[in-house]
Amino acid sequence: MKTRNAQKEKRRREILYAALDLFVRKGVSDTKISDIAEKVGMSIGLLFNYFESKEALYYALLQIGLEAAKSVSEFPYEKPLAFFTASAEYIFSATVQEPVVARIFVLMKQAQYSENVPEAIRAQITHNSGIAKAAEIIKQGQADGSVKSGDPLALALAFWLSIQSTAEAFVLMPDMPFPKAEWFVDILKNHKECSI
Amino acid sequence: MKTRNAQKEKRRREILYAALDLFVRKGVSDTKISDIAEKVGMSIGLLFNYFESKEALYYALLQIGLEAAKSVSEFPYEKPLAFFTASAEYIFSATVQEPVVARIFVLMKQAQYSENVPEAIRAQITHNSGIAKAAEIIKQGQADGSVKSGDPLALALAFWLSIQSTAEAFVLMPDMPFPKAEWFVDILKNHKECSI
DNA sequence: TGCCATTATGAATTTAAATTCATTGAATTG
DNA sequence: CAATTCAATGAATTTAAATTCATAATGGCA
Repeated sequence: MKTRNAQKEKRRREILYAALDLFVRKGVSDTKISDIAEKVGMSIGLLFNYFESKEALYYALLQIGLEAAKSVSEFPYEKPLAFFTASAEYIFSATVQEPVVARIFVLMKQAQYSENVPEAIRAQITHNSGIAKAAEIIKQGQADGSVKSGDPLALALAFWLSIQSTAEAFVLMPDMPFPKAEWFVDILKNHKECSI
Repeated sequence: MKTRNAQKEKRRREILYAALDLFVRKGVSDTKISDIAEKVGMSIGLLFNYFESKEALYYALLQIGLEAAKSVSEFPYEKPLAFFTASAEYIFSATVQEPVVARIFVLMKQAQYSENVPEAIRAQITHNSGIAKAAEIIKQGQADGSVKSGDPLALALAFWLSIQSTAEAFVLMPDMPFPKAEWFVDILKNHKECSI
């Protein structure tokens, strides 16, 4: 009895992982249920014993992503720039070392902009993307002179979009040479007093 | 007679623009022929007098994108960093001022990674994305000390991915505060001699 | 004006993928 | 070891979207 439940859980996870890989690589709409079933090695019909629809399977993944993001979003930091360095390094190391983390990250990014995802979910993703918090920290950095001047929200976006797109690219082209996290922090850093 | 041909060309272009907007915003697969027809204000059937299939319409757009990219890719420049500043500024100003340019840019980026696009087309896109050329210029910059050290290809990717994702974000969220082109050049710039 | 050729329509057909279901096989329990 | 429940299959059904087609309206022109 215990065995059966455990087995079921395991199978469920296999489906989630297979779908995640395909969704991220081909897109949700271009992924057929039969693709997922084949990848897991199970019949099409059985897949519907685990998830009542393709949509439900997709939302289950988004839910996992939301949980994961919640637990991540709190980095303690001393100085403003250290926060961004730590964030970038955390995301990049997870991206390279944990394919699943990278894929979830990409899935969330894609969902955030997709008109097919309910607004409520998209809002949650946007909310705990931490852009607003980043903008706050940038303001602190501008006050103490460590961050360059400019619209804090625009700076936050520039930084996050760059990090996100790098992670996304890596998921799609795992052979690419990987950029260094600190390069992206230079987007924010105040280089005023430099001459070159 | 002349009138008719001109009219036909105009209609064709209307379809292309409508499809471009939808493809970029919702994705190709999630865009229905009926969405496009409705947006243009034409019956579904008539659309097939202009393009023999949804795929053909999509490829026509990619062709336009390839042409456009060819004409852009040559920026004259003095110093390595000036090349990147000019490129970023050109792309950003086009993005903000010419919605069509921005959308084509995003369409090409999406196609580049899509497994549904024939490899031959994807290779062309990758080819004239100019990443290889960028890496060359970065090497020059490293030689003269203006660009930081690190894998030139990784630096080129970091820069282009950041620029691309910013343009893409703007297409999807036109209200976002727009980052400054020069911020992204700081990804490449050698800041070694700075103390802050 | 009456005649083609072209533009236009939208209902009918085709196609492809999602979902259901009748049936079989395997494991668990009394 | 039968009985029962759950896992598993894949063919049949449903659904949604792409594509075709019979038919009507329109515009240029002899």
